[in-house]
Amino acid sequence: MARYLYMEEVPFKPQAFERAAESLESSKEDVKEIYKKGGLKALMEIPGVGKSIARHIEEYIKKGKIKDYENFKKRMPLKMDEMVRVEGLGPKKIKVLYKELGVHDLKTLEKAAKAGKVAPLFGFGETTEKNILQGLEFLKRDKGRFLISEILPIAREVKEKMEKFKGVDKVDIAGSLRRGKETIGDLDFLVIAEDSKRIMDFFVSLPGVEKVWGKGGTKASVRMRYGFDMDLRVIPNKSYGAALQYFTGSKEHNIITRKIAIEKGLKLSEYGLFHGSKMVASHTEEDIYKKLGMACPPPEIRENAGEVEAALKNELPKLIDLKYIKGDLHVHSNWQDTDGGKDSVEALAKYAISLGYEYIGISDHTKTLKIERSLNEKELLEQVEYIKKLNKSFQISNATFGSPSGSRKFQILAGCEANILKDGSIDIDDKVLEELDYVIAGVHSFLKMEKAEMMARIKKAMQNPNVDILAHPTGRVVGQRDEYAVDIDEILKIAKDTGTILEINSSSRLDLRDIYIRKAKNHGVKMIINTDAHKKEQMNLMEYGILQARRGWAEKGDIINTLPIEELLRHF
DNA sequence: GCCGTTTTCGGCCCGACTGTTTTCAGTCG
Repeated sequence: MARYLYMEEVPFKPQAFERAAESLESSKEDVKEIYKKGGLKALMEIPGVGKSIARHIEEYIKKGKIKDYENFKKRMPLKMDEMVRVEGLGPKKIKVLYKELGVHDLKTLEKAAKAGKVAPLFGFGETTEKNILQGLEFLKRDKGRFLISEILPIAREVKEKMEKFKGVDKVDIAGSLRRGKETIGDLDFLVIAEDSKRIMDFFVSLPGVEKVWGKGGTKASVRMRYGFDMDLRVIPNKSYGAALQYFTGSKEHNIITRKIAIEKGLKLSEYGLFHGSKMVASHTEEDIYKKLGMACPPPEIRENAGEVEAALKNELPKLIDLKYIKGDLHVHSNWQDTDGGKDSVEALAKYAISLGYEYIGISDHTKTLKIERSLNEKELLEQVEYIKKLNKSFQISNATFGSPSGSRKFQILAGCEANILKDGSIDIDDKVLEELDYVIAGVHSFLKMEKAEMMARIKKAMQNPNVDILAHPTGRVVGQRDEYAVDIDEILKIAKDTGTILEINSSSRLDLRDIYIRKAKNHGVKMIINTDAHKKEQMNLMEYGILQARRGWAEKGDIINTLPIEELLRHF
């Protein structure tokens, strides 16, 4: 609706529809549910939704379509959604393309541009035509959002390169990456530099840059070969905090903070916090939040999900941090796969020590998992004995691995990642499970069960007294697989009743997801952040589990692998 | 079309950048 209204040059309505749309997209509750519970009135409680838009929503819920929208489409039958995705094309240009050339989708757009029909149009030109064709090519290769673990290393590399560049004082990553979101659309860099033109030239000629969308005096934007965009902003030193706050977002968080500024008779922009024309804060984020009468919320929770209220009352959570993690309990060894790239228990333990850990848990797959070779009862018992022996040698040689004092000893725990079978039983005999230091159980088969059946299955597994941890509780894989049919509230309740610890899996699963972590915390359910490493380097994925946990407001006390070994074992 | 602890009328975020109509409209974030 907003885009069609832009086309018709209706004043102010497009922004109103956009605002309502954003509000609906970010709504934590299903809109249909809201309507079911409270009707039109409840819909009008949604920010940006008034009488008219509420009626539109009602119409859509009842009839599956909206008459006004259908009328727009009749007048201008074109695939708006796909066309606006072409960089540089907005509603106004699309309207001209349709009226003059009958262009109505990407195919007809490409045909017209290739035939040279776009350039002569009023308001277009050779460059615009070329940009459209290039935009279409990029769109074909577009992979959507990237998993944070794919993109953070690239971002750090770019940051380092710019930091080394002559005349650069400071570089920071802002945007959704700074907030630790599980997927990232593009990268935002902020820079303080003596000579903005030079750093900008350097930025647009970085290796991997495929196209320069734009380059001016203070900002530049490029498309990378990998398929994402990077934006650079050069910021004056005195505005740095304001800029960092502004470009970190989220948008919803910024709207709220700006409103608080207005209530105090101030104005907040990317250049600073102003009283009239007088700048009252701008140098650091902390200064700005302080002048707004609030504590500075960690970037990971800036989503307008209660953090502003908490910050105003100075009741922000003290979020979990990598430095509190004392060990990783979901690690696979070469016992389950001798010819793969996996590492030995010794190599894994040494690596864990190098990360500053005090313990590691070996949790190889068990027998019924056919995708990877896995351990049966006999082999598990052998591994327990092996680890016992190894622990003795590690106690002796611990000092050689850089332990700061002789008093701390490193410990390897013997665990497993057992399978929860279709009926909820565990694929390893309970007598053997009892011999292990701890047991992780997870669903790895029959992922498409009905909810009731799946919940009964998981419940039975969690009730097994030998099961300590529920691995990747909802089964989703970011960008690849949805969660299986589970009821998270029920899982939390069972976890509370049985004392089962829920895993925050740091691999591409990122499961539990952030909102579930927050729910778990509020229910008093304990969690553990594991990497699910299949070789030692993957133990570095811990960082992503931490970010996820922080986004879920988790504190040190919510995460059990912050505990010293004795307390951890007592927990099990 | 939405919104209001200064307002139920009269505002609506705005700066940066590009290309083209060469002084500003369209797009983006």
